[in-house]
Amino acid sequence: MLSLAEENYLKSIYHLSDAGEKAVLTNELAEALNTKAASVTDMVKKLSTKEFISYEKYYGVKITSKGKSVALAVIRKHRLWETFLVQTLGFKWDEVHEVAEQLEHIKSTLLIEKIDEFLGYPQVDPHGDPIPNAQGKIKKLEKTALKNLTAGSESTIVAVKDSDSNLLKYLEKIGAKPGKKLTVISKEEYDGSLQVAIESQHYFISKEVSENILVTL
Amino acid sequence: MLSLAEENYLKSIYHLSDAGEKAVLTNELAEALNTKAASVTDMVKKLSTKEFISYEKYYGVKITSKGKSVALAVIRKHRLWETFLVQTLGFKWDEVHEVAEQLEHIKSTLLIEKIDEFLGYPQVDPHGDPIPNAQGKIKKLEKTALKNLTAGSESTIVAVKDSDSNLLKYLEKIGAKPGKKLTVISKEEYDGSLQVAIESQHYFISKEVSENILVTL
DNA sequence: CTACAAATTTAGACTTACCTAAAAAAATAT
DNA sequence: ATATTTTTTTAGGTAAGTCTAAATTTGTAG
Repeated sequence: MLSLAEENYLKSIYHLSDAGEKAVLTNELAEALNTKAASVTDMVKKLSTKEFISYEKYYGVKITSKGKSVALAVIRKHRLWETFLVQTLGFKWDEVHEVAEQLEHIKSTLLIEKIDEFLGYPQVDPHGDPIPNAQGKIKKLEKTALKNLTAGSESTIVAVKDSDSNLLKYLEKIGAKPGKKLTVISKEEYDGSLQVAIESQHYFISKEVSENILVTL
Repeated sequence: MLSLAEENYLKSIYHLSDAGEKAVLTNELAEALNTKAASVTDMVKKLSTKEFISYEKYYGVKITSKGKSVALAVIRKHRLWETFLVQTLGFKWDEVHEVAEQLEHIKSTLLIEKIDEFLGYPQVDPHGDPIPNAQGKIKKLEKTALKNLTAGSESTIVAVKDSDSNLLKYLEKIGAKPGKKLTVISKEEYDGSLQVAIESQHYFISKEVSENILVTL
C-alpha cells in the first residue's frame, strides 16, 4: 500500500509532466511539493525501484503506466470530493482545496464509487477539471487560456486553476464559473488586459488573471 | 497539531477508561491498538508531557480534560461519518468501521459541521451510539446488555458493539438494529442463551451475542 | 516472606520521510 | 574551452513511531 507521501509525489509528477508527456526535474518537484531537492532524490529513487516512475540521474523522472494509474486514482478522488463538498455540502470554491487534499488519500474503493454514484457520475469538478473514471480514463475537451482569445470571441469557461485562494475569491465575485459564457469585448495589446462580458456584466481582467481562466470556443 | 497516532491513542484511552473514569494499563492499550507494550510506554510519555493524559510509571494512565476533548472530537467525527456512510451512501453496517477510522482523522472543522448539518444533527450513529456535539457533550441513555434481561422483558435495541464484522452481519440478518423492539421469550440459565422476538420473528441467541447487544427497558 | 510470574520500562535498533552541507555533474557565460 | 553558476546527488543526521530483547518493578503463591 502506498504512503501518503508516495501518492502525493505521483500526483505531482503526473501534473507537472502534462499527464506523463514530459520528464519532470528534481527542482520542479521539490518546489511543487514544498520540500528540498535532496528529499526528492531520495523519494524518486524509491518510487523508481517500485516501478511507478523511471528515473535517470540528473535527467529527471518519467511516470510509468503503473504510476499513472495511481496518480489518476488520486486525482479522481480529489475531484469527486471537491464536487461533493461544493455541490452537496455547500462549500465555496475557495474552501475545498485543502480538505480535498486530505480526503483524496482515504483508502476505500467502495467509498469513492458510492460518492460517484451519489453525485450522479459527474464529468467535471467545480473548477471544470475532468474527473477520471474508475479505470483512469479522462474525457478531455479542447481548452485554451482566456488570454489567447481576441476581441469579439465568444467562449464558455471550462476551468480555472484552483491553487490560489485569492484568485478563486475574485473569480467567484465576477461570476467566472465553469459553464458561464464569456465574450471578449476588447483587448489592450500593450499590457494584455481584457474587457469581457459575463452574463451581460462587464469586467476588466488583467493578463495575469486571463492566464488562469480556461475556455472552449 | 496532533498526529494520527496520538489521536488514536487518546481515543482508545478514552474508551478503555469508560469515558475517563478509570486508569488504563499499558497492556490493555497495547492490545487495543495492536501494538507492543514498549511502544505504548513511549507514546504515553509523550502524551503525558503534552498533558493530554497523566501517567504514573507502572500504574497506567488517566486522561485529562484536555485529552478528553480531543478524544470526543475524534469520536464525534467517527460517528458522524458512520451515520453519513450508512444513511447517505447506503453502506451496510459492517462496511463502515474501517472507512470511518480513516475519515475521523480528517482535519477540518468546517467539514464536520457541514456533515452534521447535512445529516440533520443526528443524536446517535447507526450502531445507536450517541454522537457528541461540537462542544464534546454527550446525551446518554440508560442502557444495559441484553444478557442482563430476564424472560418476559420487553426492550428497545439502542446499540451493538461495532468491532466485529461477522457479528454485525449476523445481527443484520436477524434484524437486530437500533430502534427495533426486542422481547425476551425465555432464558436458559445453564448457558445463558436466550430466545427472543424481533418483529414477531423468533431467534435463538447465544450468551456471547447477548453481551454485544445493548438495550433500554 | 521469599521466589516466581506477569507487567512494565529501558535500551538499542529500524523505517519513513524529511533536513543541511558538501561533492559532483550539467548548463551557461565569457 | 575554461570558469562560473545552477542543478542534482551523496553523506550523514533528525524525529516519529514502531520493534525486540533485556532489565526492572509489581503482583502472587506457596
